[in-house]
Formats: sequence, C-alpha cells, structure tokens
Amino acid sequence: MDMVFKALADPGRRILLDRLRSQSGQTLGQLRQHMNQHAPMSRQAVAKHLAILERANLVATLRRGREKLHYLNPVPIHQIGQRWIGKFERGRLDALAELKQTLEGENHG
Amino acid sequence: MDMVFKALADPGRRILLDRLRSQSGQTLGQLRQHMNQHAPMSRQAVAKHLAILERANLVATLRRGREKLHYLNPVPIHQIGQRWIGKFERGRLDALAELKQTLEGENHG
DNA sequence: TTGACATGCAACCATATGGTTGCATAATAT
DNA sequence: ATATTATGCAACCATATGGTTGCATGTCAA
Repeated sequence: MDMVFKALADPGRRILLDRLRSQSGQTLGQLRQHMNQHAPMSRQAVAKHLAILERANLVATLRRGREKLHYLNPVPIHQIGQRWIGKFERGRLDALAELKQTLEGENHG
Repeated sequence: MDMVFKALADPGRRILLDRLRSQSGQTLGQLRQHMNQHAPMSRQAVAKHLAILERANLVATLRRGREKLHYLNPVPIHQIGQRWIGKFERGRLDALAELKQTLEGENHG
C-alpha cells in the first residue's frame, strides 16, 4: 500500500489518473500530449510516472502491437478511505459532500 | 489538496493518523512514545510530521496549557475517493470490500 | 529491407524530503 | 524562584524524487 500513497503524491501522476478516468485505454503518446496542457514534460518523464502508477497497481496495462494501453484501477484508491473512515462515519461524510455539491450547484445559477 | 497527498505519502505520518483514529486528543509526547514501537525517531521528527499533517488539514489541534492535543480530521481523506470513483462505482467497490472482509473472517476460524 | 513511429533503459543532475542535533520558549510542580 | 516537563525553531546532512538527455529495442508501412 505504500507504493499507492507514494504514487498519488505527485500532481502530474494525479492528472494522469484523472485523464485515464475520463477516457480509458490511452497510450503513452496520447497521455503525454494531454500533459502538455497541464505540466509539459518529456515523453520519458511521462513514461516514468506511468511505470510508478503501474507498479502501485493504480493503472493496468495492455500491449497491443507496438502500443501500450493504460487503464485506471480504482480499487487501491477505494481502500484508502476504508483505513481511516469508519462505516458509520462514511455515511455522514457522504451526506455532507452531497449537500456541499448541491449548494455549490445553486450558486452557479 | 496537494498537501494532503504529500502528507499521506510518508508511512510514519500514516501511522500517526492510525493512532489518532484509535484514540483522539493525544499530545506530541504520547504520539512519539507510540512511534517507538513502529519507527523510532526523535521528538522533533514527530513534531515535524504532525506539523505537516496539520498544514494539510488532516489533523486539528487544540492547546491545553503547555500541551497540544491532536485530532484526526477525516474530511480530506474522504474527498480522495470522490475524485476517481464515481457514485455508481462506489457501491460496487463497497460490496466487494465487504465480501472480502467476510471471507477473511471465515478463514480465521 | 528500410524508414518512421512507439516504447524501453540508463546515466546524470537539481531539488525536495526526512532525519538529526542544539538551543529557545512556555507552563507546571516543588 | 527553580527544576522539570512540553513544545517550538533553525541549521545541517544523506538520500529520495522528478526531471533531463542519449541511445536501444520493437512494430508497422512502403
């Protein structure tokens, strides 16, 4: 589990996870292109980040020819909440988050 | 939110959060003593870790005389899951985790 | 085969991180 | 008042981290 937390500690890697959540099965090149709009870096840098995410089991990969497709795995992230938030407490926090979202939505009118 | 992820990246700080979850309102000295059984370090090191957790809003503090009491704040942790796990997906993962826990419980018999 | 494209590996470098020691400040107990 | 206890601040140091460049490997198209 330590690798998961270490992996999530970098803002660039979190952006990569965001991107994989919004669209599954992307290649290194595609992800690199997307990073240009957030934190421009070399292809090798992105590759390193993806390797770290993969070792942490936060992304699963699939080779297709010369391409490597990346997929988000949400399971380790889900386990984080379970560590410090009790079953009882969770309902309370869920309700609170939902309320907050509702109020924010109203303000946008 | 970046501070939250950075704060969670260190194993010692996660142990501190565990300890605060199991018992609220502990002082630096108490927490330091508990760390001896996991990752022994100086008082100043523990103080630094607690400062990082506090700045990340993962622990709230309260001065009482010369003591400083520390409390776990679960809100930022809860927000992590909301970032990459959809409302729909969460139910699925909850059920899966519960099933796993049940099976593990049975194996311990 | 040959050229182009997609990824992999390794060396190198600046800075961030986590630890230490030493001293300072503030509150309690005698 | 003085000693003790609890915490705060700062300098310093070794290693981890995130980035770069350069070259190697593997796959598709002509």
